[in-house]
Amino acid sequence: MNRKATIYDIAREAGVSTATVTRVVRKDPHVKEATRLKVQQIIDAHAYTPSLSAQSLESGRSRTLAVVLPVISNLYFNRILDAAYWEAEKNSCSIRLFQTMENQVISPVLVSELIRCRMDGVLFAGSIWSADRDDLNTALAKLGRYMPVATICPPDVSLECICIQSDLVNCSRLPVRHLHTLGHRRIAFLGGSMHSKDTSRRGIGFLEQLRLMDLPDDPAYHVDAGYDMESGERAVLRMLSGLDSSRWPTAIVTFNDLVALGVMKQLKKMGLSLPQDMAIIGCDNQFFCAYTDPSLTSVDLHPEEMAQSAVRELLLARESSSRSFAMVRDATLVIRESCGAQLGFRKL
Amino acid sequence: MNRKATIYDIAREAGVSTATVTRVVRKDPHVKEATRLKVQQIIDAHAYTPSLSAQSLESGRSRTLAVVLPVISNLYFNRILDAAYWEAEKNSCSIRLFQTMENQVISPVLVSELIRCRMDGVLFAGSIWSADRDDLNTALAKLGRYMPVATICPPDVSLECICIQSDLVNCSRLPVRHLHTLGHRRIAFLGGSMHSKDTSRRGIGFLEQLRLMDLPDDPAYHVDAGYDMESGERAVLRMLSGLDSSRWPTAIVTFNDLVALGVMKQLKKMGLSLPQDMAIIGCDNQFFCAYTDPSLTSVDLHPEEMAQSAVRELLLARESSSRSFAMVRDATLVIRESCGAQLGFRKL
DNA sequence: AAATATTATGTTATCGGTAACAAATTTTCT
DNA sequence: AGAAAATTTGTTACCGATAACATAATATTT
Repeated sequence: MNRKATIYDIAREAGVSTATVTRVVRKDPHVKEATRLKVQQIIDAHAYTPSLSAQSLESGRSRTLAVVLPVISNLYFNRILDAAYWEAEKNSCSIRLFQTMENQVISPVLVSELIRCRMDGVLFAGSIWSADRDDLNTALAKLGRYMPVATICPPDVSLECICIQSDLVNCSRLPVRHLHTLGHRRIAFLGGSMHSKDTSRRGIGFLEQLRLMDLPDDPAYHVDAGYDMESGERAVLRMLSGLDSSRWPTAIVTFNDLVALGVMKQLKKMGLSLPQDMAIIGCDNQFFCAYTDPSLTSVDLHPEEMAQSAVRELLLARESSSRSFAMVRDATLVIRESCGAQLGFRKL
Repeated sequence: MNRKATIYDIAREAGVSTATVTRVVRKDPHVKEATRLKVQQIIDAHAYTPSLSAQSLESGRSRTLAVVLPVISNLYFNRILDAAYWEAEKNSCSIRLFQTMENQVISPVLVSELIRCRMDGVLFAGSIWSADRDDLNTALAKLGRYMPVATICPPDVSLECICIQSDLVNCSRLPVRHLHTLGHRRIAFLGGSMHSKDTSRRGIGFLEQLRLMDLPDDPAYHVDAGYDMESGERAVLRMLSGLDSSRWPTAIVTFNDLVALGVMKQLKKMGLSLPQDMAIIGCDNQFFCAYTDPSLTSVDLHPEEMAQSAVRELLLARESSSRSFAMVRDATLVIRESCGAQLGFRKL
């Protein structure tokens, strides 16, 4: 690392003023061709590019968005990050990543870190919704003083920011209706942690759908199952071993595809054949859904499109005075083999 | 977005100089308690935190590392990013993400974007190795003038930077030896694209292992298979349908677990039972390996630990004059059911 | 050739924060 | 009380880049 060249170095070496260097960099036409060439040559020799810090300081914008999510290893968030990245890139912005882990609240440290970075916008996704609503709005308001804020959030969370909401009604309705059509009556939900407001919201929607369709909503069919494969394995074992086999559900809806993966493994281990003995529906439509055995029917919440909208709105909000509004993205059921629909199975 | 407060706003409102505000922020003990309280109160009221741009400009360091990789949706790179993130976080640094897609070279645009951001370091992972070696070293040298550079790269790539190399010898040797022990003689490799130097390197290592163990290295057993599931499906079909079934391999080693997923799906579709009719070994030891049916034996290259080392070395290089060296991380074979080892199968 | 218009280049204040140094205030000591 | 020491606070130049404005260097016109 010899020496980082600055605009002064370039100017001195080229025998011109810094203003001229800026003009050359900015491709300002008001520069004599001879000067332009000489300066450009020195620029190339040093691989010089104006410093972003200096530019940001001067212009008041960093051309950088923050994306805050629990973990990128969760494929749902991974897809959000990826989509946000490309949408930002399309607008010559880059992304600064923040992971909050299982933290259910926005920490003051994170808020001040975000402010410190003077981002052109922040996108929050997941896992902050269980925080106290007022605390959350206070934190968002603080941030809002410095930058536009967007969230990808459940539909009943109305926060003072740009809210891109997923369609949790259909996220529950679609699988239940599909299973109902296939003749299933006893449907279980293995979902997230009941202590998280985010998850229990999904669970509640599920119960509502059961009632709407006059299906049994036995509490034994509604089990706390975490968010990963191991939790799925354990939860389904716990649920089934607690029930007389005559009362077993014939179908299981899971919080996400990872839980479904665990459930399928455990069911096979117990000697059931899928989808004949048990129908399964996951959520998120992850890449591996087409490659499980049987392939997994799943709900797609279209996280990419939500992330895209969020980034677009953030960049717009940067210009105009910031706005606070909500928009809902619908859900889609992707039907594969795990309920037997494509195989022509039907519960009677 | 009312107004972003600056240090001047705080100083004015508190009736002190900016130096005093800095002292309060920095918890400098040389401030009278009364002053400290008054200033802190104004700071809190405005949710003020010093701007990173201004700090970076002043100090010459951004406390930010760049991570450059082809795609985060590929779980191998996802793990690298995640590990790099936490190691950076541990050192109060954050991460700026760059995705290059299938780009096999470092583009000049990327180089100048990295220089513009004046990162405290850059970590490159994957997909740049097929570029011309000289071009690559030129690009890295340019970058090296502005910041320390690290790469996670194959072992024979000696670049002028911090090279964290994965152990490709064992990455080929371990699966071949394992299969050999289980009695397999005809072993195929479905790997990446033969046009990528990175991939063909793996393929070559594989062939070497076969020869070392006196196993047949029929060119028909060495097939171009891309990097994803669809490619795996197609490749295995292409390979097997081109061979008389008496010449079929009894085991397949794949470039990565995604390809293995596709291969398994295709083989089942063809009516083979796994692992009896065909042993499979993947690479990367992805989270889903334990949940495929049968569960997938896989090579772990420990990308997390490579990323950790890379970040640590980058941060060290920032202090001392930058160094250029290589360190190799070994590979591990994680044995599951897909070769039948745990089930006691053995080819005779 | 002088006056004017045009184009090219330089000067300078500014963005927000920091730290060395200077100055002011308070405390301690004789 | 007054000098010396210690503590608290302020002043200022600088980090790298930009843009408005000023000036210098040409080109055009009369």
